[in-house]
Amino acid sequence: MGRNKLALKKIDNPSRRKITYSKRRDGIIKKATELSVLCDIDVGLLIFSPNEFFLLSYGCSTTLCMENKLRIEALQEKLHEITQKLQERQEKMRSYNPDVVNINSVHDAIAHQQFLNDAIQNIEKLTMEIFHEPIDLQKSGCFQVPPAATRDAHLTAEELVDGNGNWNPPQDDHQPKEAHLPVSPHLSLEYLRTQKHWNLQGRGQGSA
Amino acid sequence: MGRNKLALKKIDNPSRRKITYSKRRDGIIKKATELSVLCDIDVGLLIFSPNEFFLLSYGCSTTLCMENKLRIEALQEKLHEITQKLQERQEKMRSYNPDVVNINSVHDAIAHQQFLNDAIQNIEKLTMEIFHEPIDLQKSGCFQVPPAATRDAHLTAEELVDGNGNWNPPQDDHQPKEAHLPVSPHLSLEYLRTQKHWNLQGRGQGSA
DNA sequence: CACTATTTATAAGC
DNA sequence: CGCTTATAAATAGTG
Repeated sequence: MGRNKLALKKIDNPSRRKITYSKRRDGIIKKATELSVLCDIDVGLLIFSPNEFFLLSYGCSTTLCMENKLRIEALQEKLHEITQKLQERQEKMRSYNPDVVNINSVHDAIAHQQFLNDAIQNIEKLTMEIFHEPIDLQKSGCFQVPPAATRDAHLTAEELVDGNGNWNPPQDDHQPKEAHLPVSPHLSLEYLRTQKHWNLQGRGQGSA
Repeated sequence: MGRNKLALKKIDNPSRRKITYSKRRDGIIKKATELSVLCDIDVGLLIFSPNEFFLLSYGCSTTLCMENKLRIEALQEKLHEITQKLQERQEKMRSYNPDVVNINSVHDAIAHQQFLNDAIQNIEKLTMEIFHEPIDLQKSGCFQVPPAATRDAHLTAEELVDGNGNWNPPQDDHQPKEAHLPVSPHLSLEYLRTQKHWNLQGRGQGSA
């Protein structure tokens, strides 16, 4: 366009390229807006300027990307948190059933036995509270556990974190019938609809 | 353009709107391509046709969205998996240290005592294997636990799942010095760069 | 879809 | 950058 035709290749002259960039950027923004309004559809436009900036967002796409990013961060945080819990629990389990390799000293073994002993005292205390008499395991065909001094040892099980947390995971299933095959990459409007905020987003601009 | 000027509002006539859509869609695709090539930048264009289709992808944005979507799914799966493990462990913990409210019958109490007894046998077996003699807890100021018949009860602790798995979580920290303030919404190229596959993606098209 | 008559976008130049 | 102008492109309406 203009005084003469441009070859479809990178403009070598940087200042000239920048000028062309500005003009065409504005042009395509206008085009995208018009397309969206005239045809009543969602249009997403992302432009990254030569100077490393996210420059413009039109339509849903940026919002979508942002939400996904935030969602990922939250999920990873949750995963980290729950992994911590799992690890703690793992430690406790080891106290109950130490692996052979982890008992390397008499001290360790004593500690483990003490731990188990406490557990037994704990359950005996509980059963006494409920039934007001010790339970004889031998009567039940079990091994006898001698009554031990009551201690108020308590190891309350931690509350389980809801794995899904407050998340509503994205539903990307069931394409609607009237939808033909989405051709290119797998990103259906159906999926996007489950996201929120379809408002147009203002345009931002990075300085160069 | 054309024979007469079009008001910037939704085209009411559906067939006419569809025609305009097709023409302008192709136009903006061309514009996006040109902008990308001429100015050597990434341009993402997402168009959703009136018929519920993702229609076109140009540049990185779709790839980015897809990857984020996949990442989210994988994270959720991992979270679910690890939550399961946590729950299992929770159950075992309850066997060792049942809460009062959970012991509602003699049968329950017996089961729990049996469980603990097995655990004790297990650790005794282990200590015997290592030290070749039972440990006297009384000598250590602990309560005596009577030796019990050795059983091969075993509750191996489950291997801990690496919380981060194979993920390289997106690093969106430290902006490089030469980058100016990202203006509009929070989505910096720096972040995007940590994603992969910046290849242009072919255009896809849904029939209407 | 192909064909114009027009409107738009924009390359150069200030 | 913004303004101007000549020219290339896009496209609304039509057959």
